[in-house]
Amino acid sequence: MSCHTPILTDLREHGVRLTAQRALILEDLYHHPGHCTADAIFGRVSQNLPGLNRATVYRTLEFLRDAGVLTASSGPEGITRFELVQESGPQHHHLHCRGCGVELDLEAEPIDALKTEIARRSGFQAELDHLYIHGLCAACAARTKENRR
Amino acid sequence: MSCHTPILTDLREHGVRLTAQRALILEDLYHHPGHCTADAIFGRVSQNLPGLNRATVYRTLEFLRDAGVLTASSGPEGITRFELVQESGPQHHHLHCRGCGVELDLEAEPIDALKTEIARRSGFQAELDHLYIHGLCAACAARTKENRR
DNA sequence: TTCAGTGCAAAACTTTTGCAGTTAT
DNA sequence: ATAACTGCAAAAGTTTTGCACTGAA
Repeated sequence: MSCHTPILTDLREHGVRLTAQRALILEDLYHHPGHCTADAIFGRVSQNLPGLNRATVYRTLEFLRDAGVLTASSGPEGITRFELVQESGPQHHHLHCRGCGVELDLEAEPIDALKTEIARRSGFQAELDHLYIHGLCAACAARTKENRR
Repeated sequence: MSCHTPILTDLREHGVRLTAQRALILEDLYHHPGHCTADAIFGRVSQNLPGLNRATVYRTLEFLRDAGVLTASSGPEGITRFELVQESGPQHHHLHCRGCGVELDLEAEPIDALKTEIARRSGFQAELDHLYIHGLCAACAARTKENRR
């Protein structure tokens, strides 16, 4: 019994069919809550479902995104990454250093404050649920400052 | 006399060669301060420089990014977008509605506050100079709320 | 039965790379 | 002269699409 079952049964009442591909892809997303690439999902799920096609993965992800189950965003190298929409509890975000590649965590609070501020100004509902923020970590920033070219 | 000339002459002292391709690409970036795709730059610049190759555009953009002249980020559809680094004055950001596609402006101030807060917490220097934020505009958010599937 | 969903193959699209020729210095 | 740069062509990698077949309802 997985926690994602309600989502699919819910969709089923709207003419959507429950297939093994969709169930496994959704389950995989639950087991990997971070930002997943389509390729990573394909690699993992096809172990349990040989013969799975990449096109199916892309179509399923698009379908789930349209259904509001997950969101798509752009990771470090311009590759689309997917994550489940989690409506409850505080999330976290990632700080990715382009100097040394290290990845730090950032609490949800400052981003939530930003979301609130944007909504207050223009009514825009920003989808900033699981960000990748690029920049320089403290160490690399200090190193760059002294190695001024 | 364009305002980008100092940049190239500056680089020239470090063994970098000034070519027509680089000058025109840089000039184009100055004339289009927003987020530009490599393809858009190629399309515009090749009108003034027939025979220009896409590979040259990509190599030039990579070169300019390494030189700190511009930054790369991921736009709406996972396509890399480039923009000049502007060290002075308040910038603005974009809110992109995935419902109707409309693009709104967001002042720099709330993002700057976020940057400051991130730096305060972890010393991380976030590069959030010209963001594309995805979400739903007020109208589409309201429409989604009533058309609950 | 029926139509939504899948697999397959091919294409579209962005970006990178090797190499030979060109050109700024 | 020489090393940096460009153009060309080909490839790599991600994502999309058309079509016939399959399978959930």
